[in-house]
Amino acid sequence: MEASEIYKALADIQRVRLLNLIEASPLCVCHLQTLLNAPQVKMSKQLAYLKTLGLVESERRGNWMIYRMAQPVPSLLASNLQHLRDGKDRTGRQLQADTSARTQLLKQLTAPKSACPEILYKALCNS
Amino acid sequence: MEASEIYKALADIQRVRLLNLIEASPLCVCHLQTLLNAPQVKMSKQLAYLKTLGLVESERRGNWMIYRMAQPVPSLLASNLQHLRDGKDRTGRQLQADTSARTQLLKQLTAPKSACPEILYKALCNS
DNA sequence: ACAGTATATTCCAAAAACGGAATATACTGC
DNA sequence: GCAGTATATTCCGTTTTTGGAATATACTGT
Repeated sequence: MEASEIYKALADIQRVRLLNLIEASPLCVCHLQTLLNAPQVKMSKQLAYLKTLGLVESERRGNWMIYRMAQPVPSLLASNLQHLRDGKDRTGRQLQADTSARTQLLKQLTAPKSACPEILYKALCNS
Repeated sequence: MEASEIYKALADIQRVRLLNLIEASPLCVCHLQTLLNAPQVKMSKQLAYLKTLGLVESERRGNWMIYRMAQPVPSLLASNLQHLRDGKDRTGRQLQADTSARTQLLKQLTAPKSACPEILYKALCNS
């Protein structure tokens, strides 16, 4: 894993947001799409890009693709995400807002009509 | 200064080496060229790129252009350079070797025939 | 088999980054 | 002014990245 690959991944605010969200716990594409309010194609392509860099992995569960960080997370990546989250600039606030929104979203998954049930996440956290 | 600009700068090993060298103290292009063993055009262009990103500044002294870090150095940039220097991987070893070579080179500047005299650096350090 | 949902891929064009060769600019010393 | 040195810029082709539209794939439920 070359450092430059990690920096390429971080050189785009949307990818930073994706990595920040996925790092906390695996997420499926539909939720990433909702949280970033981005078109499906773009989401799919950026995730594919992160995958070619070897930073994330995906696993299909039924209709849904769950993305997670590839293990081990390079320390360079983890420390940068941490630094960005701790920032008081626009990026920092964005990442903090994303994290809150993600928590909110996962709470709502207990609702019966949720499209992508939390069962998936629970199963993944235990596997 | 957007975080993504800093990551763009870091997404190339040669630019990382340039920033690592310049961070320690200002250097003129001819020395950067020697230390990185890179063609003049490439050096000039990458320095220009770093300049458009606002990460470095240049100052002419006679025939020579002295490059230095723009102040203040963003903490995101400084901490990444530190992290990379401390690494035991190829990048880390490269940066350490560059730093040693830079020290050696600056020592030789006391020699009478040096093309880009250390007087420039001393003057800059005091200004 | 069929309709629907979630996600990926292909096709296309635009923009950005990259690198080399040649040339231009800015300066020095004579 | 002229020759030489250090550095920057321009020209040009190649590669990478980016993004949208359309289409394809993989799966589910009936």
